[in-house]
Amino acid sequence: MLSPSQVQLNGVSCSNCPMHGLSLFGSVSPDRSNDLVVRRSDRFKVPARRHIYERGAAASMTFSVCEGWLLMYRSHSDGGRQGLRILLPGDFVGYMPSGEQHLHHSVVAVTDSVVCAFPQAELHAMMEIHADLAAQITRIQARFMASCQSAMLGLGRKTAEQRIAYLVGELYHRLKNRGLLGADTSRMPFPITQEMLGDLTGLTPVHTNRVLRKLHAEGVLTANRQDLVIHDMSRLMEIGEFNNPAVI
Amino acid sequence: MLSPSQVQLNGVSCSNCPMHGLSLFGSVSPDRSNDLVVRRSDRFKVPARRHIYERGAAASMTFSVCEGWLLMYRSHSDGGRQGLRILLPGDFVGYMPSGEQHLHHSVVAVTDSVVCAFPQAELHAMMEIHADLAAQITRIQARFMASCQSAMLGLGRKTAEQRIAYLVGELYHRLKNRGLLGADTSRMPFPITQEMLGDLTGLTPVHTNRVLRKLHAEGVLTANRQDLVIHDMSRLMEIGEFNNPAVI
DNA sequence: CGGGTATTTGACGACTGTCAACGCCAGTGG
DNA sequence: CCACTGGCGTTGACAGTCGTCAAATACCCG
Repeated sequence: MLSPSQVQLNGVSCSNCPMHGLSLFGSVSPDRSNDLVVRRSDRFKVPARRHIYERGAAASMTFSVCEGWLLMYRSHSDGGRQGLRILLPGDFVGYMPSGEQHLHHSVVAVTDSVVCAFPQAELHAMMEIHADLAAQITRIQARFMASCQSAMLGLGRKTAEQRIAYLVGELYHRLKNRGLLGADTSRMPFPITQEMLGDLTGLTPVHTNRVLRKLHAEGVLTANRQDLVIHDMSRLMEIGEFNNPAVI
Repeated sequence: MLSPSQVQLNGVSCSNCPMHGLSLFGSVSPDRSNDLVVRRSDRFKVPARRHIYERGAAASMTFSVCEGWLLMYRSHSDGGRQGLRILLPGDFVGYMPSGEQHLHHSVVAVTDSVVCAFPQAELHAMMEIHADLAAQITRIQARFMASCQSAMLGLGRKTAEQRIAYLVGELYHRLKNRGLLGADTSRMPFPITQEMLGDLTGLTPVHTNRVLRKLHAEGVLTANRQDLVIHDMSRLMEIGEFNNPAVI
């Protein structure tokens, strides 16, 4: 769980924290959310490469991403890791229903990030009182599940090129839906290493690199450590078979 | 959705239907569940190979499996399918939070099955009143999600042999936890084709066959179309890296 | 008994992994 | 200011798991 060296931002206004906004309390009337939850949450700075939690940790807190990119993954006995999802501002993670003991995955910060932490017990208590909060959590879970199933289809059936194209397209739309793209809508922030991209797509870093070079050579995209430019969006969607309107 | 040729079992007692028992209403006090839901549900016979619903169908009903095995999958543009999960008696499927329009996967009966259907709208209405029902659904979703993530790790990082060993181990424990094993606890029902097994593990039927033959040659298991005998359980768990106590 | 489905096996090819080396770049310390 | 260092990206050669194609066999059910 969060180490003592974390910088805790007590008393900082959380008004722009997504968990207090769109994601979780979107459907809860404002007076309720102000009343019952806001004062109980804390903001943390999480430097790049630091974990928020690792597999086996007690499920005691739920986190909302305010700033930065994080990687949710599961590790394999041979040391490899399978990326489950990139977490963007507005996502929340670490929620477990009451009765569940510990988490089955790990979350590490890709960039310097800011997250907001809520005690699980209070969420559970709130869910008993406010049906709309429970419904909202269920809705988030369901969308995440649909996304996982798209990923499973990719891991099991798609080629390396298709998987990478799909992932780029998915990230692009998730960023776009949150207003996290700049004026140049063909350019997106892309702060993940090729190794992480390989983790997410079930590929080795070496092969990930080859595919990126191929996509570049074909004029589809250009990627570097800071950002990624999509030169041919329709072709990217075509390669990745990206036709899912329900991106979150 | 269910075709007209479905045999509907109106008026049949549903007392042994898992959705009315363990899975969904386990935490709801009996008077409530009898009062509000039981009378609204219908039982259907679903013959092997028939779909309960296919991708894109409106999310209007939630189903509970009473008898039989079903396959939840997602199909790829090349015609291949990626299996997401085997559904066993006691599982439920097709639930979508209110506001979601349609389902992103398909469900087909592997064996002749009996399912129980509930209108989504009523579940949503109930969740607003009964917090324990909402909590139960959230819990089921979370466990299913953990299972999906194990599958993702397998699809992305494990060898064919590991994936198959893991899947067999998982099914074995799920059956055991529900009391669906016979007296001979090394023998489990196994009514799925090798092609379906390949769908679930991201392999071709041909390669699936080779792996099964190899596991047989090594004295780990013997499979046929009816059942599967595990000769060396500890080795099976070892190969599949099956160490997850939270199987559902 | 016959036809369709499922399993099994072989030969071959390809996508992807492994191993290794090199270049690039940023941060660091002398 | 510059060499040093570690992380990341890039490329080549080679190996292997797994997919594809094809055919034969076994199995199930009408």
